[in-house]
Amino acid sequence: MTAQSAQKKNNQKKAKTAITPTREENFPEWYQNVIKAADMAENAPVRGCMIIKPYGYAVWENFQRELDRRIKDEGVKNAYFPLLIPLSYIAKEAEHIDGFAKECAVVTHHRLEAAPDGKGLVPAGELTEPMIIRPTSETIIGETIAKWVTSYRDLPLKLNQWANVMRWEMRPRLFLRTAEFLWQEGHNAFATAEESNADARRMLEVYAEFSRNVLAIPVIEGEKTPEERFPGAMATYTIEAILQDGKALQSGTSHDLGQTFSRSAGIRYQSQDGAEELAWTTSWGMSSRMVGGLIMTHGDDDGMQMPPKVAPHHVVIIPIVHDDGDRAKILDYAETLARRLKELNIRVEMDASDRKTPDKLWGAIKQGVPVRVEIGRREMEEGNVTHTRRDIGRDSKTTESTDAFCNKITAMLDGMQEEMYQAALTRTNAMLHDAKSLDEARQFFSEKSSIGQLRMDAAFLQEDAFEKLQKDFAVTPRCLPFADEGKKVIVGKAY
RNA sequence: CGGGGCGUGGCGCAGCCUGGUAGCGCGCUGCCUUCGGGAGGCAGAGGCCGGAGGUUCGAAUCCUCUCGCCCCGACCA
Repeated sequence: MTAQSAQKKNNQKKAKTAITPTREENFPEWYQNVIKAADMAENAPVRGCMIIKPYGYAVWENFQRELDRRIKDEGVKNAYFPLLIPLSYIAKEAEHIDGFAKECAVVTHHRLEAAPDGKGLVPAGELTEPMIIRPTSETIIGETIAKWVTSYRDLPLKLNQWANVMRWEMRPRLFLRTAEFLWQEGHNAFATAEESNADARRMLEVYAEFSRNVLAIPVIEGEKTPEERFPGAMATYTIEAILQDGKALQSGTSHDLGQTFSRSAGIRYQSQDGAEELAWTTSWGMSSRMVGGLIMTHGDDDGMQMPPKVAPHHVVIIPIVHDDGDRAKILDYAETLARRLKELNIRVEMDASDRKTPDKLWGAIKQGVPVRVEIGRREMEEGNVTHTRRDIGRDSKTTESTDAFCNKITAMLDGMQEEMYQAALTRTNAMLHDAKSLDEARQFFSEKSSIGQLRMDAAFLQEDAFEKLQKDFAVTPRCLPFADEGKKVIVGKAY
């Protein structure tokens, strides 16, 4: 090989990526840079809190719309409960408070006064009872619905709220783990244990379907081990995603709370035969961390790739103007296309800014817009559009008639959605390995090149050597997959 | 809260070891040529070097203390 060809090969190897470092070079840094490049969020002045920028929030709004519809289809009604919870409420359930105490933000004052030394303000007006900022709302919703439920006729009661919650986190990361995050929390109450358990399982199904079909994120459905359970729950069900770096992400959870919260909050009802009974409750939630899961599942070295169903824009139209005489006509042609697409329920963004064309193109790539459309004089004169798919790139660049494009765009987006899911599923499956013994597991986790999760016999959970495995390699049991009927456990690193 | 790394214009960095009052790339502003996968020229704007003390004639640079960020753990959605 000549020096020249060696040089050329080297250049090819280091093909310029829109995001540096690449995923392979430094995954955590890549993740943060994708968020920055896509203009989705940034850190807030308060550690652990984030500012969700319009493009990132638009993803959340699409997420909300799709999930909210599914929740309502289950017969759940939305409501809103307060941010502040009396300390006495949360203190009632010992196991629950034990689980959350360390991460509760506490409000102790209700007034600010000038500091004695004249510099700044200090808290004054101490509250007779401190309040906590909700880390979750089981207690206040339990206390409230205890007043609403008196008869078996009041059950089932199904409530959901879209809210922010706060958990004082040690190690925050944008979207994946923030002190304040956005979520929905559902709280259902039933007359029987069978109903509450079936409900917890049912809501997990809703989450799994939503993850796969809307977010294009493959998930494993299963049950948490007792150690990993929600504080106070009888059973915690989870969907786990395996991200591109092989770590697992608990993506949605559903808890069968049994009578734990009914007992502490006094959710009692009179049954048909006149006896006083305690209700059985569930709770279930999915949060803004999924936006992080979305990035870590679909992003590549050129930035974000949005699954069409949550993409803020399905199509970005980039008018290309070489000569000012054409400008008005080209923009007009582009606007006409935009209107046509909007009539097809396509979310269209027109980029008529005066940025340079390559900057517009790369901006759209980094934001992960599924389809880029370029409109210049050639398209205008021939009644065409030129379009490129984000997931395939320049090889998909096609010029065809506007009619042909409008006829296929919906199917094209649906196809992209499906292909993104299949690609993610292939990766996920490749990262799930079987281990036949704890020794084999130790071997796997000690190799630096090993990425992914291990599936092993659930009986290993009882062995002392398993605890050592967890400690030595910072891995945890993620779940006992339903598919294996509780006989297997998935173990690995997690976010 | 432990272990490691880092704080220098909007972003990424050099300068620090061997003190002399700040530089590079990208971005930004203006003009011209450009524009279909990251264009070029010329002219500009922008930083009391995270903060507070100290040493010194003089500190981005040396010392002490602080604050913040990132990574790896413990905790967790």
